[in-house]
This record gives sequence, structure tokens and C-alpha cells, in this order.
Amino acid sequence: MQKKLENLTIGAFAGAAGVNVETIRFYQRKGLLPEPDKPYGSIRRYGEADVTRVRFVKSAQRLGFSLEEVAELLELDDGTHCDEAREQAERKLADVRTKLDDLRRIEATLTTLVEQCCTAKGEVRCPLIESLQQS
Amino acid sequence: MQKKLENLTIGAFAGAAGVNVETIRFYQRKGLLPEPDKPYGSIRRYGEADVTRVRFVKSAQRLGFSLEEVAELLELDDGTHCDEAREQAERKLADVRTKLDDLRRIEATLTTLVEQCCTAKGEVRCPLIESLQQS
DNA sequence: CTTATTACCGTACTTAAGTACGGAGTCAAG
DNA sequence: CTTGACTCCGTACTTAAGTACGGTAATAAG
Ligand SMILES: [Zn+2]
Ligand SMILES: [Zn+2]
Ligand SMILES: [Zn+2]
Ligand SMILES: [Zn+2]
Repeated sequence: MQKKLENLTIGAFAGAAGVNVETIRFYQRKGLLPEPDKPYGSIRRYGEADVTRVRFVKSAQRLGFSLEEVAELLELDDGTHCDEAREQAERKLADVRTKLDDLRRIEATLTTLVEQCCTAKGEVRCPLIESLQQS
Repeated sequence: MQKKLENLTIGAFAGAAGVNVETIRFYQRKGLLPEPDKPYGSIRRYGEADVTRVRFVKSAQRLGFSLEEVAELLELDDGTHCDEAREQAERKLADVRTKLDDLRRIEATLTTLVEQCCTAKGEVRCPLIESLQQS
């Protein structure tokens, strides 16, 4: 059973999301995270949805999306602006497909490189570099 | 017929590689590019291989590799240090596969999102975010 | 109640990856 | 030869994405 992620203080929240407290505050300043209110006194509380959101940011970042782009992706979620959202999503999709192609090329070449290593000693003329030319 | 990319001045080189002259100099300082010698006077000349190298750097960067990592990738190419090179390549390969998985998830979700848009108006609860949880 | 942790907030510092700038030298065209 | 464009080099500035710091306030533990 998973511990409930509710009513977290900012410290617990940051811990659950795997980031620094300062990063949370930074994301709030950037508008990537809402600043929740302070239900019990003068301390804000966070929940599951916030953790999810930070994890999303981090995943998207690892794929090369900037925080600004992540913010755009997150706005797709609000239900309104259907047309803009759709266009936005389509642009991102094109991006993502280009990245996929590049990565597949790199994967193939790295695989070959690893396989060939030590079997064809000495002859390691780099296929990696050539494999990226069509960009 | 493609114009010969030989004996380029730094300006022509940067142009051919699609980057700023300053970026070339920056890469040289970082050891990502050699500083070729000055065959005819006091100006360095560049060729095809240099252009290729810069393009490679840019491609790898678009996939989220840092310049430091790119430098490591480029060293795989020198033929020596077979064992380190192999390990390096294997680590990168694992990286790349993780990225591929993430991207595939994003692609699938974006695709669905775009398809559903405007057909299921109003009901756009974000599958994108959930799709990235398993990271 | 006192004290140790946190939270809160603003401001400042850091790192990566460039980009820009300024002065001096070089070179090709007119 | 001079002029304009370009090179070379060092240094400084910029942007993105944090990270750290310092003081005050809140609150939990002893
Ligand atoms: Zn080997
Ligand atoms: Zn190689
Ligand atoms: Zn729609
Ligand atoms: Zn969404």
C-alpha cells in the first residue's frame, strides 16, 4: 500500500517528487506549478496532483523540452482553447517524431558499434558520425 | 553536384555547418573541435570533416546529450581505448533506449490527444500527464 | 516555554552553452 | 596603397534552469 500523498508540506512534496525545495519554488515563479493556499495556518499544502505535475515536467525535460515548452504542453490540459491546443499538440508531435528518428539512428549505430567492438579490432571508423548526417 | 567543402575559412565553415563563428571558437576551446593549422598564412582552414563533426554535435545535442557527453561520444571514434569505448557506448545505448521509451509514450499520447480533440469536445482530461508517470 | 526544524520570501550565485565586443592583424578588390 | 571584410584572440555579457543564502515567521518536540 502506497502512502497517501496529501497535505504535504513543501519539503515532503519536493522529496516525493524527487526535486529540491528551491526547484518547487522556482517552478511556481515560472507558473509551472500553482501556489496552493494555506488551509491550516500559514503553510501551503500539496498533494498527489502536484507530484504528478512535477514528474511530468522532469520527464518532458529529459526529452529535451524546455520549461517553456513544458508549460505549453501543460496548458493543453485545461480543456479550453481547443484549436490552439490541437495545433500545439501537432507541432510537438512533429518534434517528437523527428527526435524519434534521430534516436533510432543513434541506437542502431551504437548497437553496431558495440557489436563490432573487439571483433574487428583496429578498424573502428566511426559509423556514429555518418549516421547523423541526414539532419 | 555539391560544392567542395575544402579550405574553408572559419566564416564559410560556420556557414556550412549552420552555426555561428563564435560557436566554432567555443567548441575549439572546449576541445570538441581541433584548431587546424594555417596552411597559407595566418588563417586557419577547415574541411568536410569539420563540418561533419559540428553537425554531429548539433544532432546529439538535440537529443539531450550535453557537450561533455558529446565529447565522450566523439572519443569513441579514435580507435584506441577499446574497452572504455565499448563501455561508454553501452552506457549511452542504455540512455538512448530510455529516451526512446519516453518519446514513444509521448508520441502515442500526443497522437491520441490530437485525434480525440474536437471529436470529444469538453472531455479533454489529460492522458499526457499520466503517460509519463512510469519514469 | 525554549529550542530545533521547517516554511516563506527575496535576492544573489552558479553552470552550461553560447553570443557579443573590441582591438589588432590579414587579405583581396578596386 | 587604401578600404572593407574577415580573422584572431581575449574578455565580457546573456539565457535557462536551477541552487544557495539570510532573515523572519510558524510550529513541533522536549
Ligand atoms: Zn572492443
Ligand atoms: Zn565513432
Ligand atoms: Zn479540439
Ligand atoms: Zn493534457
